[in-house]
Amino acid sequence: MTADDKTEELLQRLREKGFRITSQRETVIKIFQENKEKHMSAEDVFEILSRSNEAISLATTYRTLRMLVDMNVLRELDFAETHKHYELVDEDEAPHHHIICLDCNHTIEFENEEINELGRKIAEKYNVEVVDMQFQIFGKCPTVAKDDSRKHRH
Amino acid sequence: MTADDKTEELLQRLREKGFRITSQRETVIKIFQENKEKHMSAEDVFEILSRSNEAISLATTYRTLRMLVDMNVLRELDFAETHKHYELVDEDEAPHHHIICLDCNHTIEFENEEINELGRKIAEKYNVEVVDMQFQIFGKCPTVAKDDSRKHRH
DNA sequence: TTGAGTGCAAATCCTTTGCAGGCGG
DNA sequence: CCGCCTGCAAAGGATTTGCACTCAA
Repeated sequence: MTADDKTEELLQRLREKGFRITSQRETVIKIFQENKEKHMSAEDVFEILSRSNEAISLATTYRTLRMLVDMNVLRELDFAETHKHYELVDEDEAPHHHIICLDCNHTIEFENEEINELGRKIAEKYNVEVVDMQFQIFGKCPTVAKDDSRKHRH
Repeated sequence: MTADDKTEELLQRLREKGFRITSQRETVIKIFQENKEKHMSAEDVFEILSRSNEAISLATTYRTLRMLVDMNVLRELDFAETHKHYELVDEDEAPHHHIICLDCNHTIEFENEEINELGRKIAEKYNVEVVDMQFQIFGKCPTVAKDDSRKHRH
């Protein structure tokens, strides 16, 4: 499926739920599809929009992100910072997890089916219906800790 | 070791690092020891203090929490809410993890050495020195979802 | 046409900070 | 007595909200 098909599919999902398709919503969804590997904050998204000629207000950025999280189009991530991060939900993929470097805030994404399976078993044991699972490893990425010039790049 | 011994041990640790032992700091540490199983927010701690006759300011509450986190006396927890939660670090114990009910905000604590071991291996693979690991399962706790009167009690 | 969506600014929530006075070591 | 800690109030960052206007359906 092409990126455009995927965008159309997501827009269709919003339509079915009775949401209107505005250029703002379309643009936000496209930004996430063009930045699949990133974990953007609301401010990040707003800045990308501001630099383009599709600028939308910060308030609408926040409203759109919230709506997309509720629609399960985006996943909200907590990296022990003061703001949240967002990433596209890929329903074909298993949940993935993150290593967060406390020195440079760089994140490494990883998948591990054993962890997912353990999580599902534990939830089952406690009779909890799983909505999302997030395994975060907070640590120090040695390269960065020793070389400040690499900060925020990696 | 009694709770008092433990308090004394923690205070001693602060002393060694050159921090002064004030009644405010002593009280905050005691509150966490009397609420080992809870995951209190700054506001929670402040309220407990306000109801007692050991009231301290909200600013000092925040300053004390930050200091205790830096000292590794407390662990900061992210439950996908707007505020943070805190719990006592027990260095004799393996890291534990949480199930968070999205309906009632109730949290279930669990330990799972397999998960800890997997986390350590993954960190090693990426050459990351682990500072903390948190596995969160977000879901719906069925009992609560069906019976509002149980909210926040369980 | 009409009400959901938007932009703007103000408000809110949580947390941090500047400063003057207080108290632990 | 020195300088770290505190309380207070003000500031700060992230996010939400009220309101009047706009535009998708």
